[in-house]
Amino acid sequence: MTYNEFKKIVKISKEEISGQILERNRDSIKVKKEEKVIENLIRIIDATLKICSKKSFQAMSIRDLSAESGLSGGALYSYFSSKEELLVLIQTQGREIANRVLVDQVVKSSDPVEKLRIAIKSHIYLSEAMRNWFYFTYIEARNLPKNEQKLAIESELQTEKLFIDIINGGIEEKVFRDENVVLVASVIKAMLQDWYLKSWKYRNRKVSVDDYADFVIHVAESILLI
Amino acid sequence: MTYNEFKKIVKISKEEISGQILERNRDSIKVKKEEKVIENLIRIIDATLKICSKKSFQAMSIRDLSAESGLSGGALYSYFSSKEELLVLIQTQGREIANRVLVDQVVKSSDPVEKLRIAIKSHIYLSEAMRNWFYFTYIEARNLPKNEQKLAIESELQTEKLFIDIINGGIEEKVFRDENVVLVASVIKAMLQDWYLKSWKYRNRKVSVDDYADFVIHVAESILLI
DNA sequence: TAAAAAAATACGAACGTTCATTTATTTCTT
DNA sequence: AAGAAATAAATGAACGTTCGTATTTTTTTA
Repeated sequence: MTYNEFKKIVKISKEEISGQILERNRDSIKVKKEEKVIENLIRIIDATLKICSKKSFQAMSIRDLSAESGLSGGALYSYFSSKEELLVLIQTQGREIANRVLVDQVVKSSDPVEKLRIAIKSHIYLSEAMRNWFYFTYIEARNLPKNEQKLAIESELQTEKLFIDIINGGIEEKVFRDENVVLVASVIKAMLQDWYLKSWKYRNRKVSVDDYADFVIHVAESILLI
Repeated sequence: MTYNEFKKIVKISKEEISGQILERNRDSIKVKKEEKVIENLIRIIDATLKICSKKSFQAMSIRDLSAESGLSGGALYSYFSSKEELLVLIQTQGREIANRVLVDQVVKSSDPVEKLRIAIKSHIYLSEAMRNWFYFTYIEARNLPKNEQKLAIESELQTEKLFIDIINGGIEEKVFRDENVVLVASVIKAMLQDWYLKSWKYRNRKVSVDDYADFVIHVAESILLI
């Protein structure tokens, strides 16, 4: 699988995402016409992610968001009931998509070596396709309210668990070395995150997403393969 | 070298750090008595790092800092001329210390394998000894003014260059495999950073700093050693 | 050495600004 | 025309910063 093939397989339309957000947040969205909601949620989220790739969510004012999204300050409050709710909304949806796509891809194989490759590639490709989402989810997690922070941490650990399970499977089947599984999973995760946290660096150096994914697989297999 | 040995060798006293900050910032510090400056800079920086391990620098108000440091809002402005300057001041000093200690350690050996081990251990141990500094420097870099952001990026690339040079040395001496040097250095860096970015995770799992450093060395050598 | 004077430092209320949010009004849509 | 949606102006709280005053420390005087 290459990045281009991945993008064809995994369709993540903005309309679909907005639709899900609408379902989750009917109560706090005051606008009734679904089309309007979906259209404007897309504009709001696009604008937020764009602004927050340059400055923090806190530093983004409602005026900034209004200017970038083309909606007035007052109109924005028809789509969320507080700035903090907007933060939570984007974070929750981001985690949901990431987790769903990743799990969907991994179950496609039952061979541990293949599973590990798929998991690494899917994560990197997904974080490339939704770079702003991933960056935002990572960097703004600490500004969430306490209970939402807990959910973010759980989600992070769940993703890691997915890798732990794959590696354990490989050790049982004696295709992987008996390494410290938790540490192996941790450093794989660290490598995956580097792709979207330092995207500026890799772009400057002309490292393609396929190059990077292959290299991370190479590293993982250097540690694990017998 | 273990973490405890490292701490004995590398003395990083708060007084020394504050003294250096005073030297760098004589102009904007209005208080004349050196002792006072050093004592209060320590309080201010400790308070800032403590608060910012829980919320962002932006979210920290001068009133918060006043309460935590025990100095009045007015008094604080005798030690820096704006909140932004305080951010820059801490970041600059943090980078300076990190770079100096790392370079000092690495020159101690001329063997690539040994050099790589020292570089990895020093970085992880240093980031453990100054965890709040490192976390703050990483997480708040994006809130710096444009020109300071450039310096932060340069510093990041310089650290990576240090690893690149070590690896290239090893390849020339034919003790390391001829891998993609830039990518190897990148993922090593990613693993190093994970230690202080996810310290909560490793502490919960009772992974010691020595365990982690040894493991990162193990991974690096799995990729590189012939 | 002790009191008085001067200097240095710290304080905290007050200022102007900016922000998130609300409200009153206007503009679309059907 | 009636209901829905968007706007623009208004509101009050919170922020960084300043500044006149109070307190502490140092120096001078006797």
